[in-house]
Amino acid sequence: MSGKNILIIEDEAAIREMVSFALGKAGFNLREASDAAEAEELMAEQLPDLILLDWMLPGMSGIELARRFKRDEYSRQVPIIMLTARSEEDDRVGGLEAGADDYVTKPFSPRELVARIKAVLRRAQPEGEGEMLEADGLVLDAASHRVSVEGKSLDLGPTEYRLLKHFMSHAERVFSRGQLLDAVWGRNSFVEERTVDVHILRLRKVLGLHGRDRLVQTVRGAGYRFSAQ
Amino acid sequence: MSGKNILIIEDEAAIREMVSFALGKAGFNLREASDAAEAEELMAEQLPDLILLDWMLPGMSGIELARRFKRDEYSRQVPIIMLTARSEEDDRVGGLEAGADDYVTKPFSPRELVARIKAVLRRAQPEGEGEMLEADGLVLDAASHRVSVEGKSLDLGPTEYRLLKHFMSHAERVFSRGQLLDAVWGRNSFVEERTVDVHILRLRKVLGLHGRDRLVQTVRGAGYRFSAQ
DNA sequence: AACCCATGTTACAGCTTTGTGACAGGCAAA
DNA sequence: TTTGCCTGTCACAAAGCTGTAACATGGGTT
Repeated sequence: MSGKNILIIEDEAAIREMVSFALGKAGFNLREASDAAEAEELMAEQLPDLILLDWMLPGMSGIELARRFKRDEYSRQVPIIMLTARSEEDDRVGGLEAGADDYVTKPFSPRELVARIKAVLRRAQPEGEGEMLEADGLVLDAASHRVSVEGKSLDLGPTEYRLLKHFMSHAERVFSRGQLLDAVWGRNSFVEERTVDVHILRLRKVLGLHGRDRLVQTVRGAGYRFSAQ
Repeated sequence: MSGKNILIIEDEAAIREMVSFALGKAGFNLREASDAAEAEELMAEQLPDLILLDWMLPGMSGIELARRFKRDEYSRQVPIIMLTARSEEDDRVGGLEAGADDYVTKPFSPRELVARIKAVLRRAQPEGEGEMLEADGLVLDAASHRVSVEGKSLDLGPTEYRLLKHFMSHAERVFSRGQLLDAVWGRNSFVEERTVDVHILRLRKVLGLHGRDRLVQTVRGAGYRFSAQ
């Protein structure tokens, strides 16, 4: 759990220092940015395992920055914890909407922050990187973002790809629509559960073109399951 | 998502009532305890799907109780949401450390509580390692929501599945129709007791296709029992 | 045997869940 | 800007499930 790379984007030096001290003691690796530009530079240099993002930043607001990160295919996988002042608490929904995975209210204790970070990292962990997944002749190569059957590659949209990847890395397991929303769309996306059905349909259509549509199964009253059976 | 069983452990009657009302309307099933002893009794009777636990309790503190639940092999899988007063906010870290999955600060709105509960329930699911039940060659895998005999999957409807799961996790025990309604249909369902008979029949039919119909036995005047004998 | 009552069975209308096609808006590439 | 892909939602269709009533069966009693 430790040794993880964390990026803090915060303009108040005092807070940066406090966090730096606390996280250092907890065994984390911290890089600091005081504004959006600096942050993007560091992001480009090396993707952190988690981002601590201040709500209010000079120039671009934290929420806007979060939205930008979550829009990008590469940086979207990095979990974000928003740092908000108590008076901004009511806006927290906006933060969650923008893609934040959690938020911490200032003033916060170092212990709380560390606990939150660990919790979020734990949740994010299961996403495997750069692996190869296979099931019934269907091959997913995470590194190249490609899925193929017998050498022929499938034409999947981004969401279908993520959905399939999630299914393939958790084969045999039933997921409710809500769980799929959490896992594939991200926590706190304000999307109708039925939207999942539609994407399941789209995914099945593509798989069907290669005779593999039965891989995605409906479990009535429970959700969906990916299985080679 | 509804029909879930929730246990609230809270000494203030006013809060219990408010929560009871809110959760009832959201389709949850609520049981109430006002102290630790009562809570443990209800826990022993039937494990809930989620626990709402007040921080301050007469006798044993909520945090201590949470720790106890999380220590027990049986009850550790149940997610806990702590209810804390604003003044106790600083201690929330302790709650998370004790094993709480989330916390809600009093005063809270019913909507927020319901949202939190749903979020935690969704999240909690994946944690529960695939529970496997077995009896006389009949295998039930909770993670994949699948029941099979000799590798062949049975085609069960949602209610049949839940009924069978309940039976298998309490083999040898006789349940009255009323108890089955409580456990499988939920405490506030308005369903005729004879409906149970019909579902027992349906379940038996499916089991019968695989030569296992004798597993569900009638105990005249008492109810039904699942037994490998 | 006649009867009572608990349980087994069947049929079905209504309801819930899921599948599907269409569509408007958003975003990015050209 | 235009074009083309992707997305999220709806509305409607299709499936599948559910609860009940009504009738059948069968064991146990008197």
